[in-house]
Amino acid sequence: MPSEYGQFCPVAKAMELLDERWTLLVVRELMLGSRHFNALRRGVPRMSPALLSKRLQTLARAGVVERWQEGNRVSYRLTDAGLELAPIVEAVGRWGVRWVPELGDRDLDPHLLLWDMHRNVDAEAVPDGRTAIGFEFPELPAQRCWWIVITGDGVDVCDVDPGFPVRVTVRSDLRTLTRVWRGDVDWATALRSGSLELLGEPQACRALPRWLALTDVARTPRPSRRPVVAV
Amino acid sequence: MPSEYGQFCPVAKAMELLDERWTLLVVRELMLGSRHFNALRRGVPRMSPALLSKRLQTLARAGVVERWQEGNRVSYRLTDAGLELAPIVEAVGRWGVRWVPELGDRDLDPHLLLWDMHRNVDAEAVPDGRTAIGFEFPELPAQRCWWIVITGDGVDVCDVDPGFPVRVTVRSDLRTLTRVWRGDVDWATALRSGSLELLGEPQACRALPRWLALTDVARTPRPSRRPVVAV
DNA sequence: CAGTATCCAGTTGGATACTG
DNA sequence: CAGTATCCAACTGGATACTG
Repeated sequence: MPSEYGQFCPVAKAMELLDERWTLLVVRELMLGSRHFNALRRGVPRMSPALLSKRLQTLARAGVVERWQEGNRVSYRLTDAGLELAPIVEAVGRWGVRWVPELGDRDLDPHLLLWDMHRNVDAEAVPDGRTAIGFEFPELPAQRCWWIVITGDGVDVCDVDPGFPVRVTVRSDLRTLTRVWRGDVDWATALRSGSLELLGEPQACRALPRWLALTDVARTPRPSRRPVVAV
Repeated sequence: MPSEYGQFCPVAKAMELLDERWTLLVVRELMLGSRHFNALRRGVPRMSPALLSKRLQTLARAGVVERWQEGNRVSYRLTDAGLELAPIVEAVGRWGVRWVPELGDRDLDPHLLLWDMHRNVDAEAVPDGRTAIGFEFPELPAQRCWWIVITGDGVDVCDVDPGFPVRVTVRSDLRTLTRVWRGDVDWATALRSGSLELLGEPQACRALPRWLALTDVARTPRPSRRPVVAV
């Protein structure tokens, strides 16, 4: 039950739904392919399950999301109306990357970063067979090591050593790798600065940026002038 | 001080600012040309002045709005970052007009309707000299009559008889004229249904739809299937 | 004109625990 | 797996009045 503006304006009517906190992030997760409750949670880990449930209900009532039950397995998917939110989400992403470039310490989250990267692995660019990429965040107090494992069957994130030989390891502080992934700095600049290292087969090190292909939003050109002050 | 999502995702960082209630409507008003505090209020009449002030401050801190003071006259205008919100506002408007077509009784407001129409008068299409258009909403308990007066100098809304001869009068229920203005129904359909009448010089009656040119959002094609259930 | 000040009722959502 | 239930602290914003 989103609150109302009392305006006939289409922007106002749309925002009655869309400006509720978390709503557009849930839509983003659905667009990125999450289908189940606990998969959605992985994309919005700071959201309580009660609130996620409530938002899904609101979105379903608004006709943006469809709830699908087969047996005791529940899925959510975007309706036509929901799919048409893509231009909004993309426009918001492009604006955000251009005009809100500052990240707070709270915005950095290795799990979320790996989760997001693993969804965008370019499987075509990766050698056939099995490829494991290691990630090390030496400054973290715990859970310093992560892996992304790519096989013909798909791409997985691990927070325990999968035991496979690692083709290349990325050693970086969390902020730098996050900024590289957002497209705020490029791989070459991060490498030169020394805050990011690539270790492993030289060929794999050179190929890595193609395996972890940046999204369209990350590739958005930045404003030439200095950015806006942080919110 | 918008609340934080704790995500590096550009969509999340942008929405920390943009999903605060009223924010995007204030931006819309600035895009439509309002520059002063009380002009902005006219576009968001249900917003308290305290809240409008707070939102303008937040937008200014975020670098989206610039506050300009000359003497004791204060203006607000969009910065480059603010101007680049246009694609978002437009995408939201197009989505809203397609997927949130139901209007509640609370969404209807003659003052807001006339205010919005007067901003979109196509001065080129209107005859030279002075043109007055009357509006009558017979079902309203009070303030049934309104006028839009177009001169070489500009376009004004009046809620008292300006005393000029009226070229054409629109007599309608408020909902129908609102729907026509939103592009939910066209003039011809509304006229045929009888819920809207045009009175006055026949030539002016035929020309009226060109004087009150629909916005791009209103001209957005609608989904062919039946619309979504109301929020 | 361009806001600020104050107050408070209502809502929101975070934390935590629990269930079929 | 897919949520509900409960509690409560914090925040939000509406109403109203006032100011330089």
